[in-house]
Amino acid sequence: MAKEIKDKTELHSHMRQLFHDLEPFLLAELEKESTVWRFLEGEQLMHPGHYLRNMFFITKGLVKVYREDNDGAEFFMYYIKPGQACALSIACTERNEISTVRAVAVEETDAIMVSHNHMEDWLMRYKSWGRFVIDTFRYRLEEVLLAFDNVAFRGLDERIEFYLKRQCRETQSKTLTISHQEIANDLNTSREVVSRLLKKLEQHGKIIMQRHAIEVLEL
Amino acid sequence: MAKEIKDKTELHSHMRQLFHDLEPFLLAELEKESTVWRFLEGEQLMHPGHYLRNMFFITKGLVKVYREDNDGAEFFMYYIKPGQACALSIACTERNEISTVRAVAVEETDAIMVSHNHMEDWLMRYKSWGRFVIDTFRYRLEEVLLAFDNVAFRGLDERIEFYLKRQCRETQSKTLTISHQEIANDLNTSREVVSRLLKKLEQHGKIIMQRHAIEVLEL
DNA sequence: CCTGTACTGTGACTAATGTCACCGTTGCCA
DNA sequence: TGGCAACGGTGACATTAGTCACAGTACAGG
Repeated sequence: MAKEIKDKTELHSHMRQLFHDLEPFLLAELEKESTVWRFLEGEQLMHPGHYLRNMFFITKGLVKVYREDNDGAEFFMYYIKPGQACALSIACTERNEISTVRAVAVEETDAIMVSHNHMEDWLMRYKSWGRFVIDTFRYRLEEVLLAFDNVAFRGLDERIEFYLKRQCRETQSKTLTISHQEIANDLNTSREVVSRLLKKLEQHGKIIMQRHAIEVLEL
Repeated sequence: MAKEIKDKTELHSHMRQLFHDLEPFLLAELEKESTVWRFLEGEQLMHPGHYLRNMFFITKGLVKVYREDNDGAEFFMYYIKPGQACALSIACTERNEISTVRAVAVEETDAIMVSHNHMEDWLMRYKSWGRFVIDTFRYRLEEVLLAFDNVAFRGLDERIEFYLKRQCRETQSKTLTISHQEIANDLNTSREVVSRLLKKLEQHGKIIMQRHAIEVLEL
């Protein structure tokens, strides 16, 4: 399970870099009043039904957020990156509600936890905090809308292209080490279909397939 | 086009009913500092590319919010009802961004417009305002996620059922006066498909079809 | 009463996607 | 080194959804 990190020296330097929009006094309070937890690869920060007590944002690592339906099918929606907060964690802590998504660390991730009380308190004392909260919501709302667009308006072929491009962006690389099965899981479809459509992309000269890897040519 | 309503006496009584969670001082400021606009049936409150100067919420009427893609296809997402604000209008005014959705009044609607400056100012002066803003985001995020669920996890047949149930809820009635074409537009599909699936629902005893109307039996 | 228009029904066809069965390859490790 | 597990390829088939063509019905307005 995730471990609490007591030593906040590393945190201190990260914070100054990532949250330069926040007032210095707020940053100081943030460092003092929050707790930091380290999640290992594969550990969950939230899951459906999870009762949230704290809002969080991450300073290190990468988190994948999934939407699930009742039958266990899941759909990847977006990443949370260092410097970003989880809008749904703010939403849930505000009214003591349970999570409706799953958030999984895809690499070692440090998350700062802030209690509901501080969240509200800072809203009235720091202008930059209000902006940060609203920006967080705005950004995630747009991301969910983009995810909506994909399933509502585009076919699987386009969605796979979109997915590959995003992976390239996130990993800063044109060669993705990912299996067809993983792609199928993230897009809530089957491996066979992914294989077929990837082959089409290869025939169109957009990618080159290797075992356990996909080289993306055309961004 | 929409008309500004200068006489705020009607507004006054509506506000006290709808926004009982807001502090009295805030309500007073809200009435003083905002402008009220009346939109007739079919008029648009926002549309893609629209540069938003004010956040708004509505005190009377009903607004339908659509997501569109580049080819003009559109997809109904949710309603804004009296007492509710538009999360996307808050998001856009915060950073002076353009709208990415279309919002249409489906009946005569009164909307209160609040400038970006007041929005931020009140955040620091009224606790209830912060709650209201966050609640607005939380509610809409959930609604968009529900819309996402529908297209991501359910077939058209289930989505039509969901759609009919929602219409019943909104209109407080079990007999919907709506054409197949309208349903098809809202769900981004074609009339023929809607007709076929409605017939299936009728055969399953869930609805009774009349000309220009659908009677929903099973909620 | 005639006519145009909106609404609805239906069959035939196509495209996209999901599912099943089965096979070959690769690489790990007991 | 033999076998197992994960990965990837492929054909056959079913289902779902979109498209086209056309026909019938109700209704409003001239």
